[in-house]
Amino acid sequence: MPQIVGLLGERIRNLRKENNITIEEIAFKAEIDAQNLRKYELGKQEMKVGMLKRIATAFSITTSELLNFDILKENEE
Amino acid sequence: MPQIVGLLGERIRNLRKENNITIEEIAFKAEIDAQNLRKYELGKQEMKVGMLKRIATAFSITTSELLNFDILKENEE
DNA sequence: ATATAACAGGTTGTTTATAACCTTTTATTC
DNA sequence: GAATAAAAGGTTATAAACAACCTGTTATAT
Repeated sequence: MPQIVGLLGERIRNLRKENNITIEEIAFKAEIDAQNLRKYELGKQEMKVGMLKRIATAFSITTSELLNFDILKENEE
Repeated sequence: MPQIVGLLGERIRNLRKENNITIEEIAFKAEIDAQNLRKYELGKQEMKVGMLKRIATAFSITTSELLNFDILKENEE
């Protein structure tokens, strides 16, 4: 599982906690399955970009902002 | 196919043209299949976020920058 | 201590991404 | 016009995303 999957999961969970909402609630807003959203947060399932967009929209942010944790690494392995 | 797939495809193609490289070349750098990259550019296949990261890295940018075309829409249908 | 809410772990059928193959078409170079 | 490069269109076996189901665990409220 690519590293970015876990980092994105943490980002989504942090956003959710900051907004004081449950997995069920944000999954409903994003019109996605709550069980899958849980797996995304835990880094246990990789999502497609369509899902990325829906989750970002549910948080009222862009996909770019949702991925703002991403950085360029020197000397990529 | 979600709208963002087509927009992302255009973004990738524009980046590639700006850098004056072929589909084969950037696919090699990203360590992905050239045929699949072509489909992404044409908006004919939806990619996972792991692929997004690899493509962004191949262009020496972050995934956030790769998705900077994304905007928040008012009154989402 | 009990009940409920929220979260976590696991599974399954269907659809689709991925790696990889091939042929055809278009663009570029000479 | 011919040869080559680049792009486009199509296909397939395998793995995994997705929707959805279920049971178990932890946190919270009373």
